[in-house]
Amino acid sequence: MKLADTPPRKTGRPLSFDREDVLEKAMLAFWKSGYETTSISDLTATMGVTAPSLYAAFGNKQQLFLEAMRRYAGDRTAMETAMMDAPTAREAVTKMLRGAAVLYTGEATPPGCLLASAAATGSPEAAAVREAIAAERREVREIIIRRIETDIEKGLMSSDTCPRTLADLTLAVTQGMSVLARDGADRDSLLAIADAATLGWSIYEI
Amino acid sequence: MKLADTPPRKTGRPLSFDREDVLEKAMLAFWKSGYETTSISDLTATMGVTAPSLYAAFGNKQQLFLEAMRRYAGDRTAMETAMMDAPTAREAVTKMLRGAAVLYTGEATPPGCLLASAAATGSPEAAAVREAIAAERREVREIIIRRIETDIEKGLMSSDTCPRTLADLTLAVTQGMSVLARDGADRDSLLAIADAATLGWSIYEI
DNA sequence: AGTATTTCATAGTGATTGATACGAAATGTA
DNA sequence: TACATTTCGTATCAATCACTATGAAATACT
Repeated sequence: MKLADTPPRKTGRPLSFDREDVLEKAMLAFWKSGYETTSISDLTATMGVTAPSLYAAFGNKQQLFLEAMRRYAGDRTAMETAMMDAPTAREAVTKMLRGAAVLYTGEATPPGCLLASAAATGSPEAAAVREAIAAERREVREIIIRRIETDIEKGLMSSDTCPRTLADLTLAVTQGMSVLARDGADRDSLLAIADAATLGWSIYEI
Repeated sequence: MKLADTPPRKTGRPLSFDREDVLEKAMLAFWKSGYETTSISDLTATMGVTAPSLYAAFGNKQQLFLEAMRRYAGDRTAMETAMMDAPTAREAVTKMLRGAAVLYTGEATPPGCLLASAAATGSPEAAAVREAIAAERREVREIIIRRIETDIEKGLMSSDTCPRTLADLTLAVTQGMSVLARDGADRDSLLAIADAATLGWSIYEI
């Protein structure tokens, strides 16, 4: 499934940097300061790459962000199978929320969620970036919805359950945890939120 | 309690605009596009005021935002008394969440929450603005915590209840609803989230 | 070595950023 | 009417924005 996105480089001066390495640094820069508020000079400074090299390697700022975002979001199918493998939807969601709590309070990464922080607002020029992030969220939402529907079909949850609402609530808690992490909330606080978020699900359990 | 912040204007050319009116427009501009990503020329265009007049009336961009933010946040004590007047903490929080759902999906205002959107990220220069917003959130958090503690003292909620966690969860849901509203979620979806957010509180009720 | 190819660093593009200098215009007071 | 005071519009400031033109440097192939 991995495409050979390395072009046929036959000759010429070799790259003086590792593409994945500087992409990682760019991701961290965007994670820390957002999309529009991270300037090219910020990026070149933290990536250790001059502007012309950056543009030659990644196209432009938006394409660089989208690549960084894909690297951040990781393999969507991996998360999907993990959620489907959990014994119940509630456990799957709790696991996901606790994973977010840990990710948002990592010591080696900026606080919060890259996607939640990067483009909360912005000028019309950045609408494409916001839409890409929103699409990512919609995918996660669909995964959660399907997982809850699975439990309903299995008879584990009441047919009165509204999968959309519980999925939206889960997404809202996730995004909110990112905000609190940026405000300085510690890991234990976020884990407590993750556990408390699904307490209400008990009334739907059979 | 209202201070006379109008300086002793005795003579000179009169102001050609209503200060509160243009402040309202500035608030909407920040609400729509955030703090750093709303430029002075954006502001002068929507406010109908030239740059020198803007700086004469409000100081600089940061002070203008802080004034707009205070106007948005409104009177904090009013919210506090409203929450204390509600029969139970759970009803108070649900009311607050539903109020947020309505506010974030208003037709005359941009989607989402001004405070949640304006400074999710940003350059180090905007740290003061982010801190002001974070302080606002901490105040709301304390109000919620005190309201829950009141219920515990009254014997309406179990002493096992962790007021901090429930307050953090409430804040997280609020901020998350703002993100979903920006993604296009409609009012009914957000109201459903607001109602679902406190379902888990039932296990603490006596 | 000579050549083709690719990346490198330097230096700069026009546009936009937040913020002002300046003099004309509009008021109250004398 | 004359003056003090304040705000007005115009025109602009240095700094930064995303981005690139240009030629030297470094490789592979002949």
